[in-house]
Amino acid sequence: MADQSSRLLNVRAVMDQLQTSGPLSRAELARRCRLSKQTVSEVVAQLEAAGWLRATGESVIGGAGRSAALYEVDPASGLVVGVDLGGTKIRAALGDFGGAVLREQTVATDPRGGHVVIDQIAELARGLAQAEGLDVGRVACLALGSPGALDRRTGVMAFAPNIPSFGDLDVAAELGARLGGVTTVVENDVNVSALGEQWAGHGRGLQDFVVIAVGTGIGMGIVVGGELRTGATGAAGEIGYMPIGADPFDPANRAKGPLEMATGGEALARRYVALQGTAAAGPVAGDRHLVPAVFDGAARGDWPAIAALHDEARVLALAISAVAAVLDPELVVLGGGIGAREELLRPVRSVLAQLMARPVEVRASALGDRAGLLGAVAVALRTAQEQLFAAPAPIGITVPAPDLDRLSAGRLPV
Amino acid sequence: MADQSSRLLNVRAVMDQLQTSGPLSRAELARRCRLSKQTVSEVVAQLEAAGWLRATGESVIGGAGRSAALYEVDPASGLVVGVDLGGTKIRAALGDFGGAVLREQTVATDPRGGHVVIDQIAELARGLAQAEGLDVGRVACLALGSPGALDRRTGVMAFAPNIPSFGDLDVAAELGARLGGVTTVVENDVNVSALGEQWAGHGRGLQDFVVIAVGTGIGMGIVVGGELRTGATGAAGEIGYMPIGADPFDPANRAKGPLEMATGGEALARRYVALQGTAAAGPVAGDRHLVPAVFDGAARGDWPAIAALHDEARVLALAISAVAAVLDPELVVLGGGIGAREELLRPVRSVLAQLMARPVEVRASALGDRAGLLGAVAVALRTAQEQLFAAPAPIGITVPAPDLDRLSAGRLPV
DNA sequence: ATTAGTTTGTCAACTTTACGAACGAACCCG
DNA sequence: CGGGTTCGTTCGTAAAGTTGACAAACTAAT
Repeated sequence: MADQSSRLLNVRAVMDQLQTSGPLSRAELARRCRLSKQTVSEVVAQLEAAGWLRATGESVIGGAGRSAALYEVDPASGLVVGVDLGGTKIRAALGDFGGAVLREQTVATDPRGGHVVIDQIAELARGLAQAEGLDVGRVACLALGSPGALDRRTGVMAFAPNIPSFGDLDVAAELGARLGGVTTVVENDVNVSALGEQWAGHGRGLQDFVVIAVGTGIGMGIVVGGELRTGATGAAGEIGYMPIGADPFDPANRAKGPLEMATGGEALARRYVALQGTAAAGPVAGDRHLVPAVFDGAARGDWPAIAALHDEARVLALAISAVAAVLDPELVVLGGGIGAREELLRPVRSVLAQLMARPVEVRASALGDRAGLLGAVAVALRTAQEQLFAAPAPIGITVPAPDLDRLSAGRLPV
Repeated sequence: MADQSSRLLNVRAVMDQLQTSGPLSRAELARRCRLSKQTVSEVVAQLEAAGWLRATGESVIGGAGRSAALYEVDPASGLVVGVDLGGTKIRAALGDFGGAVLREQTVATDPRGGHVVIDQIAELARGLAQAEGLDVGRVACLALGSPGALDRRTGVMAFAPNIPSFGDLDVAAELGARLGGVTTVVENDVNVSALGEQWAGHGRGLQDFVVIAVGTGIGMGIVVGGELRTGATGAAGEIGYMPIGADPFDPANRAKGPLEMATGGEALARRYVALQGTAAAGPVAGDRHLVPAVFDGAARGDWPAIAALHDEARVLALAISAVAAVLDPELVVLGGGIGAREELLRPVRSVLAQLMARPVEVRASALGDRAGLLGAVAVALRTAQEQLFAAPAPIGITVPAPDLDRLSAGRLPV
């Protein structure tokens, strides 16, 4: 058309193919994008001139015909930063537009929280770029995964456990300002983990899967139709509140939710202590540090440890079967300090086999504790793309509005 | 562009506006679609020539300036048929492209099932068109909502309870063939109900909501991101299998699922009988006919009936809280012979208030037993549209594939 | 070595589509 | 009846994509 939307679509198509399917020739691009070779040549020329693409040698395969000039996305065309913010440490990674992670760094989270942490993150980003000899100004987007509930209208973390005075702070805005106006996005950490698994883990190529993170608490990231789903208020996947594993009517279970009370680190530790039968046992808050001891004990064949893990697996399996009944995912990925342990996986699967006729596939996170970090990189990459190659306003098929006057007019008796 | 995709987009945009926002002038369309007046004129002329649009008089509003010629979608440009197939009756409706329901008819489901039922449906469609003096050949699409599990790859109902020899039948193909090749789509009845609520009920304008149908069994239709979600294998929303309300480890609860065993019509009746304490009580299969008696009893202030309904509401509320924890919907619509009753709504809400800090909104179906029928009409309309104004292959933003070789290459110690 | 077949990428001519500007038409109001 | 405003059309221009032909480059078989 006369405006740019048509060219834009084709540019996006070409970039899309090159990003997902590695180096391609123009002829191949034409076939895949269903464009003429001509148009592809134009598009490629434009993109190469703008620095997005680079020639990457000839196709050396000995097929018939002239060998093709291959093009690929120029990794140097842009940088992104992904950050995984936790209560004890901050992990950051520098990535490029080619999908490579160039460098990572981890620092301890400053206990003062608030603006100090924001400064830490900005410094991390700057330091990573510097260490690679790159200008931090080339960073197109920074994505931050953080625990807490995100208010999607304002972009503000409504409450952020473990990080002092971080709630009600417009982290995205402040962080962006500190880095010279870099586009900054913030997302819940579990959701980011799910996007990490989608990008580089077990979720690759899947349309529908969930990531359940079990650690101090329990949470779930949901991918349906290939996209992250956060629900009407951003609380989708807050499965700690499922009425499973503990009495949902007990007010004591209301703040954190029954399932979290039954599966979180503290619950596992408490269960372990109770099973040990040590007199001093009973529910002691702050037993969380015992979680490693449970796994150690189970490795030694310690009866109470194994029993505690089995009970944990049992409740987890119940929750998974409930999630599967609702969402019917292709895959459930277990992550987090507790959930990702192989020791837990086996009993979870065996309990699931008792619960479901065709048990949903369950796997331990492929990325372990790097899921959040890599997910943040993926989010940053996607956001950068969306910004640079903005899609024209999508026009969906809308069903004609029902003619309310004539909806019941024709109703006839049998 | 030189190909048609640009014009196609604009045609879709214009149709979309006209369908959702009633009659509009060309100038107004140009503003809304962000197209030039000329382009809109061309598009409108094309669509009018093709019979999709019709002029619908002048704008009579006494504003300044020349009065505009208004256009609207010509309702006569196409017909659709929606069918709600149940175990006891078949409901069918004839709709037009303007979103009006022209005529409805209901017949008893032939107990012989199978091909006989398919013939019945075809006859219904033909009869409805005939009664309106319209050619059945003008029907662009027929949509059928049916109980049972749909195999989405083949389009075959894998198993269809209540309708003999209906499983493993390619209903869509057979029905289409009987109607001279009409496009035919089949979908699970609960999912269709959800689309009905989205089109003409409480789901209008909502992006995320669910419809829970409680009757003989229990099922849920899920709309996320404005679209129906059916999961990886089409089993999303089969919440009868949630481990709530009955022992999920009891093999007796495995075939139908714990929640269905606890909330289905039979369970309600059984609970009622047990509470009555009549000696002959005990779990008697086929108690389902007692369901109306329960509601009657509750209306009279009958203690066992009220208690049975309260228990039903309690389990339902637990299930709803679990669904809300997973999906965080804007709204939960209760439908079905049991679920849609107002008597149940109040206790469900009050139990939910005990379970959730911010209880999800729960409403009774706006369409009652017509949800499935109207949903089928909506599905038929959408399918017809998609077919007639096929969208160009959507090109999403894909994040560059992770450079797996260099994903961990840059990992550095702290 | 030569030839046939295949594939890549470019050139040129043509078509479709959209836009902007200008203009006449129609309508309201004072 | 004239001024102001909005509607819809005409005309010329620009953008974008397609088709078809063709040269270049490469492989494989004769």
